[in-house]
Amino acid sequence: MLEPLSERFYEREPAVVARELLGKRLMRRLENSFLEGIIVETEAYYGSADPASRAYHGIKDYNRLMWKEPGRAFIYNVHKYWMFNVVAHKLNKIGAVLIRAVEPTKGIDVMKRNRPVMKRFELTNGPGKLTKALAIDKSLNGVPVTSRESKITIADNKIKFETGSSHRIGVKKDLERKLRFYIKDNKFVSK
DNA sequence: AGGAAGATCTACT
DNA sequence: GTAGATCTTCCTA
Repeated sequence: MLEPLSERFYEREPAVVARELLGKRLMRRLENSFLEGIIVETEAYYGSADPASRAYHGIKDYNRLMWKEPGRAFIYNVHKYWMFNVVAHKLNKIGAVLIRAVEPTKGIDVMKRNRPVMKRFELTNGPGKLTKALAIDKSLNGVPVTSRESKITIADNKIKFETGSSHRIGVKKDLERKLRFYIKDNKFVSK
C-alpha cells in the first residue's frame, strides 16, 4: 500500500519538491468515481525573488496560501482555466509547485466525459486541461493533499524514469534556473 | 467597472 | 508549427 506523501515532503525547496513529485500518483475522489493519474510534469515557483510567481507582488487574499502550511492545494484561475498547485517551501519561506501534466491511469472514462477530446494524449497534457479532466476547481483550494480522506491526495509511487528539465513555459520574465521538470519521453507531457 | 492572466483552441500558412 | 481570439474569474480601483 503506497502512502500519501507527508507534510515533510513538501517542507523543502520548491524545485526539489517539483522534481520529486514526478512519477507520484495524483488521486481525485468524486461522488461516484475515483480518478488517478501519474504526475509527469511540474514547475516550481518562489516568492518575492520570482517575477513569474503569484507571490511576487506580495501577500494578497488569493495567494496567501503560498505563505502557509506546505502540502495543501493552492488553486487559482488563469483565463478560463484552473491551475492546480501544491504549497511547497521551507519553514517561513514562500513557494508552490504547479502540476502541469499527468498521465491518466484510473477513471479515464470519467475524465473523457469532463473533457471530451479526440486524442488520448491530449486529455491531461496541460495545467488547465488536467484540472478540467479531474474536475478540480476553486472549491479544493486549501485542501491538504497529505490526507487519505481528502478529495484530492498525492501518494507515493515506485516507478523508474529519466528526469528532464527546462525553463518554465509561458513565463514572461523567467529566472536563470531551470524550474520545469518532466518525465523524459512521456507522451503526456505538455507541448 | 475595467483589466490582466503561469492557457487553450481554432484556423490557418 | 504558429498567430490570434478567447469571453472566465478574480483582482484592483
